Amino acid sequence: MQAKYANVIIDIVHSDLDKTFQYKIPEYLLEKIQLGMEVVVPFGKSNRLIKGYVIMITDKPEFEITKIKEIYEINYNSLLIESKQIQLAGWIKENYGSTMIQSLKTVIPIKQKVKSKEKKIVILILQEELAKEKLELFKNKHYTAKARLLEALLKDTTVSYEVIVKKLKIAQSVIKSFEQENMIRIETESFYRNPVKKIVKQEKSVALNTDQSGVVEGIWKDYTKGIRNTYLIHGVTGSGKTEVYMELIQRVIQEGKQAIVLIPEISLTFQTVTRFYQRFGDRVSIMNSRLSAGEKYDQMMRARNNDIDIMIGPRSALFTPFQNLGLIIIDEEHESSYKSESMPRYHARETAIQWAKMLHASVVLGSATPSIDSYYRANTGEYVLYQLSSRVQKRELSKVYTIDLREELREGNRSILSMKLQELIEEKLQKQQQIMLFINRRGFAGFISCRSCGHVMKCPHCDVSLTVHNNGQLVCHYCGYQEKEVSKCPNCGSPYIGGFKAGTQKIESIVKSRYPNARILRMDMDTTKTKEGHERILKAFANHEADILIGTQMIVKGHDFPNVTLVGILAADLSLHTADYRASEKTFQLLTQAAGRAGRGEEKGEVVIQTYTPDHYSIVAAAKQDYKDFYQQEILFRSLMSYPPAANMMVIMITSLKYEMAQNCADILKTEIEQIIQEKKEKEQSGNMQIIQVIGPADAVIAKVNDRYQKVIYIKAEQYDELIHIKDRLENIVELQEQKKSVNIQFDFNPMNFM
DNA sequence: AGCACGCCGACT
DNA sequence: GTCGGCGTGCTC
Repeated sequence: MQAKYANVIIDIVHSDLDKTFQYKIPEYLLEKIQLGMEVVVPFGKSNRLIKGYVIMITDKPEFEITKIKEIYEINYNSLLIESKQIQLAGWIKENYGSTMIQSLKTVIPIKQKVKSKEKKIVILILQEELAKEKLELFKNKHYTAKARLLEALLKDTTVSYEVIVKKLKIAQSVIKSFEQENMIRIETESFYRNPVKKIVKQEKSVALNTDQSGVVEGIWKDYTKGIRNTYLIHGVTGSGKTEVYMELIQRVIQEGKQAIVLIPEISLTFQTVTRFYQRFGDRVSIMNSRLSAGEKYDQMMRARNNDIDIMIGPRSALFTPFQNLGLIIIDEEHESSYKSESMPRYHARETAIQWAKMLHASVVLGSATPSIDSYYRANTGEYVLYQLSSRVQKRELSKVYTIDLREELREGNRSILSMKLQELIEEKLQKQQQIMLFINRRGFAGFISCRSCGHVMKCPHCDVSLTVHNNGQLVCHYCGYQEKEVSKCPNCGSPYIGGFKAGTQKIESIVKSRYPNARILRMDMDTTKTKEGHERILKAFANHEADILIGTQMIVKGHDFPNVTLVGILAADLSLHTADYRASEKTFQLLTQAAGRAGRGEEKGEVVIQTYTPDHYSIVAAAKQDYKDFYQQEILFRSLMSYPPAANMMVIMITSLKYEMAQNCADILKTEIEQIIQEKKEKEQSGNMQIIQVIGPADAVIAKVNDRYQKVIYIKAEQYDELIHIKDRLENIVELQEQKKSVNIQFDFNPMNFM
């Protein structure tokens, strides 16, 4: 038997997570040691014994073998949350392809170097006269550092540790000697800041309707029986999912457990949060991107110390270290922001389910337009499905008009606004009601092209179309590259070069000239760049400071505007023709959500969907607001093409500064993958052979980002495990490659956005 | 974070 | 010479 080694991380919170230390596992512990366990190891020259956590078990020593010490002992009682978190990090690493360090950094909150909200302070406890005597003594003995410190302490009996170390330039050894002589006391003062203040808990229990309480009781029956499961609530807009969540949370808390609520960052609005505060008071905490790293850490620690019971936040809030987690809720479960776009590329839904399994908790997913993945799993019995089909206030569904833009053109209307839409806008303006115009800008951003040779102005670094801005500059939305607008085609010299179609700015100016008296607000990347821009625009619109709101995706999520009676979707197809197997799903979701924005008040809403493909099933189903119809057609397409959830998919992205390098590496990987599949075939006999498809290598959709060339290989397989197996094998091979420094390889499982 | 090592000034 | 403060760098 080969010797085994454990990579140990010393005192998680304090040290840099990048540093792991390797220890030999003594033979008698080989059977017992597990990932995440707390161990005691000898450390430093004096071999003082300190606590650490096992983050990896391996048989290759990565350090000079003679210098590796042995693990002293295992602490079996430590079933601390940290050890579970390390196990979860291990799972993430294995299932999404990343390094252990990267996974750990996502899972475990790291204390920041800049401890903004936690302060160590030094207090003088020696009597003043005695201290003055000592000061004289130090001065006589030329103990300059000691004298400096004591002088400072005499002036101000409490001084922060940071000031002493940084400004007075005093070593820790001096402070320690002071402490040993009982001259000073060191205290750590940690005060957490509560991001939302002064909200009074109002003991108001909402009466649930029969639909809602049916869901609650169903889930609760399982819970009290000790059954933990994953539940999907398919609830139409306005069916009151939040009340269901809150009731479940209430009950879980009464059992002495805690709950995590995940919401997409964009819908983390003041209104949502307020509702939770009103019901649960200061036992709730929120996380959002506006909190600094230190503040986020504070919130995590409040959870660990049992100061709170509920954490609300985006994807990363999943890793709140509650001691006794009972329930994880994922609202708007279909949102693509639940999938991380950086390493490790984990999906919060899948990770939440794994985490819940490890901690014996339940997961509740909710959406008006569930992801095809989740609905599929609910149909196969992996999740338990609940429907909330009646609207709480019994409002009628909006009236939807589908407009064929090709016909409009045939009738001579070249405007971006169809006749019907123009007519309705006028009507609503007269009635003093509000209008939302929605443009899906994805893959289409007012680019410049030559009408003579077809040349498109592109970013020289990123290979994406440049966008025209009002200031006459062409801008790259990926890297920020800018150049002056051209008057002649750089390719053929033709003067017929110019803007093609329009982004939000263009539409704004069209609408402005068409309806000069209407007050217009625009919401897109540009206008929401500032910190509070997003919230400010929505607030202004809610207060009826504008009649028309023009915007991209971000206007259709969350937010209720009771006075909006008309929603115009200017070009529904734009998201339909992207190189992405989820294009139809995304289109359906966007259209349904956009349509759901109309008629949230007294008056019935109207929706105009403008499209070049009125017969496409995602548009037809969205117009009918019929989720099941859409699902049935879409799942057919997915199974036919072996796309998730019918199968699983792994993307390997290879990037390099040199095109040949990327190309070369991609070819090597492809050959390797084919060999792995071949081996598999031979081993498994023809009987129950799984089909594994390899596509590529090809240039990525965006072939070049920041001067790095990108190559992709797609692999489809029925079983996720097969893909993991291939990934593991490839990782081993990449380790051995010489050129690995100049080529970067990343894996992405069941990707959300195609690169 | 904490310990030891080694430099250097001060006192014997 | 030697004692001891003070800063630096390393810990598998």
